[in-house]
Amino acid sequence: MRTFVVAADAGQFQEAAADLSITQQAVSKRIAVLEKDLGVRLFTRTARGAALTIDGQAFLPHARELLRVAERAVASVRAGHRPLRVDVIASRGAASGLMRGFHRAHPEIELDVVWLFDIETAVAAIRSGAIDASFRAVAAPGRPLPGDIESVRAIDEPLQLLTGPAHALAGARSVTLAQLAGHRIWMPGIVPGTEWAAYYDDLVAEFGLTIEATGPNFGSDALLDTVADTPALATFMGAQTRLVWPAGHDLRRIPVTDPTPVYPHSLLWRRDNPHPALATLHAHLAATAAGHDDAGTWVPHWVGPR
Amino acid sequence: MRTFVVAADAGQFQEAAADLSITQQAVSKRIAVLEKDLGVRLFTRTARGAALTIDGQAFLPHARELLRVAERAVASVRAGHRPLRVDVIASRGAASGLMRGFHRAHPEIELDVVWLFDIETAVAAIRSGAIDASFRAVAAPGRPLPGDIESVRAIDEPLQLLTGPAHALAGARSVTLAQLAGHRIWMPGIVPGTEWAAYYDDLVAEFGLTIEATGPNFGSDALLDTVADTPALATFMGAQTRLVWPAGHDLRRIPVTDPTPVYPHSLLWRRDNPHPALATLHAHLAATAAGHDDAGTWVPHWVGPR
DNA sequence: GCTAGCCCACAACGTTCGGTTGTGGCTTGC
DNA sequence: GCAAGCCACAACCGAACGTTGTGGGCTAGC
Repeated sequence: MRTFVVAADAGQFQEAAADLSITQQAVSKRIAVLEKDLGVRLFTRTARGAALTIDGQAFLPHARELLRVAERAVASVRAGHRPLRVDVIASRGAASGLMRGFHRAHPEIELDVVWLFDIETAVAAIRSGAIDASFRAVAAPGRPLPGDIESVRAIDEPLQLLTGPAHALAGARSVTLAQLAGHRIWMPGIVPGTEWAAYYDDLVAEFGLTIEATGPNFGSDALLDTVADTPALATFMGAQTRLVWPAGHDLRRIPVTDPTPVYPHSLLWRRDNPHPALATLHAHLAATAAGHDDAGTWVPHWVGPR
Repeated sequence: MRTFVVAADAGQFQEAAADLSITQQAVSKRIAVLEKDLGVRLFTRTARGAALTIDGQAFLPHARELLRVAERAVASVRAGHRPLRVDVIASRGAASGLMRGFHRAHPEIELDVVWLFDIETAVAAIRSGAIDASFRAVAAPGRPLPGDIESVRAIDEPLQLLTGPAHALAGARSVTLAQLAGHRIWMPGIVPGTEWAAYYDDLVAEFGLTIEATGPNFGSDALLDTVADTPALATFMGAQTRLVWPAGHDLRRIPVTDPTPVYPHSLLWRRDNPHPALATLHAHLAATAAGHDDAGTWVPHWVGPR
């Protein structure tokens, strides 16, 4: 591909060969192989060089794009000045939406979003420099953050109840936490020992809920399918979580009140991380932070004040 | 790259090898080479398979994107169902802007824009099926379109005068064609025999202008640079042409009146071209066509009625 | 109209790359 | 403790891809 682009720019194979530090014959061969693979002629050979055919013209921007993408791919793992690497707890949740907004506001900042197991892994990765920041609920009690890690409350995501159409609460405009006692709430995939498990443990303990984490986690598609079809099951879902709605299903999102359980995403980063985009991310957070009203909401006691 | 993506999805090299119909050892080798080239570890090898490292997680979406781009590149020259291929006369002119609008309105339609020499080439390419449509001024007198080619007036692009700040007309809010007689208008790159040359020939003959096509065409950057710095030179430029403004220059776009010369872009296509997106393009043209007012405008006599 | 210059394609050849088979080490689970 | 599963290393072999050498075809200039 690179040979094709260089040859197209040069207008002749000879110059392209010089640019690539190979022989003209090698360029000729590479182009011939590419043409054979594609099944079309890309250049018309003349005595003065090689001009693009119409197919070649159509192909050229795609080839350039491929080189750009390849370069970005390499840059994403380059030591030193690589894209800002941020860990988010759920790929479709509020933190992920915030990063989308950040990307829209600063499209020039290269960004990679990864998705680590839990806050322990995230903190280790932040300390090692493998990632630059993380959106997480801060560590559970007895596990304070190391001194070189800073954190700030970033987004609070209210939880909603997600039910199928036949669920007893399907018609409710909102439900209280007290009303949920006795109903089965199914959240497969919760792994004990993680900070998100600790969040739901506290929620269960404080309001007497029944959360079942049993069964293997087959992904959100399977979860939604099951919830939609099972009248006795409901699940919790972040209000800002973008669902991929299963086709043909009728799912209900019901706000939870008195209080509203809120999942607290803090931004974590290492104090001496020199990545320039980190400051931009902080500025973006400050700029987009809505006025917070903690009245009527619940977070675990181990989450620090704002 | 494909091996990396397949292995990441499979979670182990063995299964990836089966998917790719190669041996596990080959997968191991390919990944090892990729890791060596990138200088980072992409997988952590365990007894149960291979899990992505953080670098691998960051790299994965880029790798997927690369495969997508590669597939689109191949599709762009695939015989049969390839993207709609449209020829536009200037890469930044009105027709090009229209295609951008079409792409925004129908992002699902794959599109390739090419850029042929003149209408003769374009008609030949349309007849051969190499391209699907072309935005062109219809053929000059004595050169009717072949019977299998249809055309419809699509966009009229008014010409404006482009001058530097020191030009005699730089301060004018508008100029008439009669006022331009005696001024030097420089349009390098006009090639005799093309339909666009015929347009300017007629314009010169009818209004007694002085258009100089001398000198090699070093591209629009050089043209703008020269016009900006030379008080005695001006040039014509389509009103809807998106310029890449040279840094530090002060260029003026001055409307031309009495009459306003208008470059007529017709859409040309082959009657029996079966490409489904062609109908969508027609519909888009009809939907976006503004009400036309031909009063006070000029086009060559050989351009048919609307 | 011939020739010199330029550019690309074809052929022959050697190295390198990338696949295979064979094997061993490590972890996990019964 | 052993069997099963998975990955890495080594040896080997063929294909791929580079090189050098050469020829054909178009163009420009005398």
